[in-house]
Amino acid sequence: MKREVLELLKENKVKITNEREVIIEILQQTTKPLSPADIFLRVRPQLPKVNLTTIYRNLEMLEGLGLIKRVGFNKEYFSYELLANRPHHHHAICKNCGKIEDLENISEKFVDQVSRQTSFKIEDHNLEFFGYCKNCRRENL
Amino acid sequence: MKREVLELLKENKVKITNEREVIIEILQQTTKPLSPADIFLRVRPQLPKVNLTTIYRNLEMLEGLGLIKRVGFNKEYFSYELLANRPHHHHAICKNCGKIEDLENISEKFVDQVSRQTSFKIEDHNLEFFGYCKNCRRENL
DNA sequence: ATGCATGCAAATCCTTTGCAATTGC
DNA sequence: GCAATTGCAAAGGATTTGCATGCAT
Repeated sequence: MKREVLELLKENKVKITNEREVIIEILQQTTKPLSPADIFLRVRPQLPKVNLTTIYRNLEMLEGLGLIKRVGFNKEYFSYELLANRPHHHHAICKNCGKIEDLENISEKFVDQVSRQTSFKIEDHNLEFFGYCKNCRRENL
Repeated sequence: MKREVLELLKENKVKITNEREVIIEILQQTTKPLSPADIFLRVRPQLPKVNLTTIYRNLEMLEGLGLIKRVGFNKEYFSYELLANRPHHHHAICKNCGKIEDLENISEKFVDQVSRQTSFKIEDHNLEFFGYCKNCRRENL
């Protein structure tokens, strides 16, 4: 899968640097969205000289190419997740511990409803659920 | 409606200050979400000495009481909207001009789907649609 | 009168930008 | 070799914090 991403970069005349390879690997290894700082911390062990700025710039580039998606969570800052080869899905976020669960099989019927009801030309949507995960639910009792 | 909000503040031993009254009025007058800075700009004509810090602190307080909701939009910063007496609804956001449209009548059936499919105890959700409004759609052609 | 709220200034955190040095192609 | 990319330092913008003063109850 990394191959395909790198291919796409080449097609777009984007140079394949070590930094970019590692960032892409990391995005592929995690299913949950990562913030720029998260990614930075995971790149550093492999490339100790890397700079946060580089992370930001590459995330922007990858988003521009449509390879990753920016997702905004409640109190937190923006995070990114890889889109390539992943079916459209949504997230359930635990209000207590921040745990994120993927929800893969939600019907998209309601998207049609919206398109009919608004004058907007809808291209994309965000759907996030908030609640408590198994563990934190227990803690609350 | 403002009365009810003020009642709720009293119940929670929160003092009714001019700043708070004006902030609440402003939140009530707009249907679209407002950022702290937006609110600040609208409070100032009425209370020229008000400080942005006060806006931040009061929004945090109102959110804590569950009276307003923090909504995060794409590239933008967080905004708030009053919950009281407003039916649950969603937003359509124009990717070009940032215009926000309320979507009031979306079926909530899919929420049930989710509750069944996850181990999370779902309490809330965010649903935002992105696309182009009538005007910006024309510009794109 | 008392304690909560405010204003102000400074600090903090995330993100962006400018520029010189470096690297991929 | 040339253009794109990086690292570094500094700037920018939103948000938070500390503290003295003011105000609602």
